[in-house]
Amino acid sequence: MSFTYKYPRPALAVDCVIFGFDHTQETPELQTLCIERNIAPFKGKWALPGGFVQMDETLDAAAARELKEETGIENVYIEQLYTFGAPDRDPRGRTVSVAYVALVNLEKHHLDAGTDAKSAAWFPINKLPALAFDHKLVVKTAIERLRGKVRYQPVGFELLPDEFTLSELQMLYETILERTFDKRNFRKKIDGYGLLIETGGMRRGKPNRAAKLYRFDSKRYKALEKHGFLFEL
Amino acid sequence: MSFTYKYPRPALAVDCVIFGFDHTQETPELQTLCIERNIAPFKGKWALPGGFVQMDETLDAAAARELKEETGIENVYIEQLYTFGAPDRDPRGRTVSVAYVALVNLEKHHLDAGTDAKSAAWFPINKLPALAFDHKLVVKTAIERLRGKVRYQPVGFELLPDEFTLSELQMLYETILERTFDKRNFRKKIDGYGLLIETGGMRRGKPNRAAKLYRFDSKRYKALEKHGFLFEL
DNA sequence: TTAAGTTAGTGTAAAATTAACACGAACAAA
DNA sequence: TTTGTTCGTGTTAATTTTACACTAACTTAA
Repeated sequence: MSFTYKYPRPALAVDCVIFGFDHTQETPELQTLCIERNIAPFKGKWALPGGFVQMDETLDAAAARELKEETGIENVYIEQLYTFGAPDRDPRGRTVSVAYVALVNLEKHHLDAGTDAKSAAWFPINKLPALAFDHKLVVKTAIERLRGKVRYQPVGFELLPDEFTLSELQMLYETILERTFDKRNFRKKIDGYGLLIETGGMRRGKPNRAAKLYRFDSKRYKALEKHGFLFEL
Repeated sequence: MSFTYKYPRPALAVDCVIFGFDHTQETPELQTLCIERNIAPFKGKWALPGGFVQMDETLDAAAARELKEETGIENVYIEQLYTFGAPDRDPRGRTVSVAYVALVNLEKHHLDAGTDAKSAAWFPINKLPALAFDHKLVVKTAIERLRGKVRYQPVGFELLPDEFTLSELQMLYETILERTFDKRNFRKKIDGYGLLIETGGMRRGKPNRAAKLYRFDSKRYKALEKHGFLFEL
């Protein structure tokens, strides 16, 4: 590598805001996974999982790697959010962080005691503890992005199990957007997109009428997307 | 600075996609400002203006600084776009680039022969030359972002002069979104937001009826924005 | 086995928004 | 003063969105 540029360089990190949703809860909340730091700076404080980018990996790969290393979570939806670069955001020295957002279903990805995850915990986004670095700002930015995105792209399904009921889907949107939807109008609209497939299964186990299960037709969505299809809630 | 992290670090750069619009043209096009590189790599090729982030400046500041240094443009709308980090995107060695988008009005910011700008030129986005690095991808990403953003946030005004006519505004949206609008419906909608102020001036000089001039009421927009106001085109 | 409690699933009508559409007014140039 | 061009303006039909309530299905407890 013959690189003429020799000036001091900022360290480059990635951090992940992991949104988790538990469709089995009666009044679910969006949650975020935090890690308790066991080294300085901010030792003992909660922080987002993250770490430094290695020289031979893409940013996406770095984010996925850190996610897996620190939480055991892998093969989930993840996308770049924003890059934070205030000169004083890390007391150790200049560090620029590329933040990512991941979406997981809490039932599928419960924290196993393995990995480093013994110091990891989910917090409802309205009850976050004090966070290290500028991670409060990162989470705030992530929430705004999720709220914006969920309305015109069908990413919400990433927060549900593969098979879900329409009530669960509605609850998800109500939780993220902090508003309510009329049940019949919601179903009419979702139905109109033709992006859900009945699996034939039913959600049983509660003392009331069982609900049909659906899955998201991602193939159909990708096909429609190419021809300028607009999802909108 | 006592920084324990000593691993090799990627170089960190910023690059700017500058969108320019010329409302005086009969059939205006969105344009992007490119710089002809006079050093290797990609010597003689066109590239986006940009450069390395210094250790004591924010990313936003770095982008604004490079914009000014390389094009003479300053005090314009600029926002972070996306961070590009493919390991091989720079043949000199690992370089991660935080891309920015700037919006300018071409009449206001014509390229003065001063600065480094003798090798700078505007290209319609549909007639871009071959670009260095991954800058083609950067521009593509920027266009997608602009098209998305312009529909639900009033950023388009940044591309017009302070005072503009409704026809110019309509032409701007038609150019960016590559579609047409019905004149009366367009005006009705814009009018409905109450975000334009008649300046009293008229756009004259063409051999036809003069048009009223307006300016964007950014104070009012900011006030409304706080209360969850939605602009949508 | 029956009653009580809870969520699932469904249609219609009113209101609001969006889309389609045409012509006289104003100005400069010939 | 005629011609050419853009400015500025309302109404109607179509579509989309909103509001709203009851029966079906299932479990649990009496």
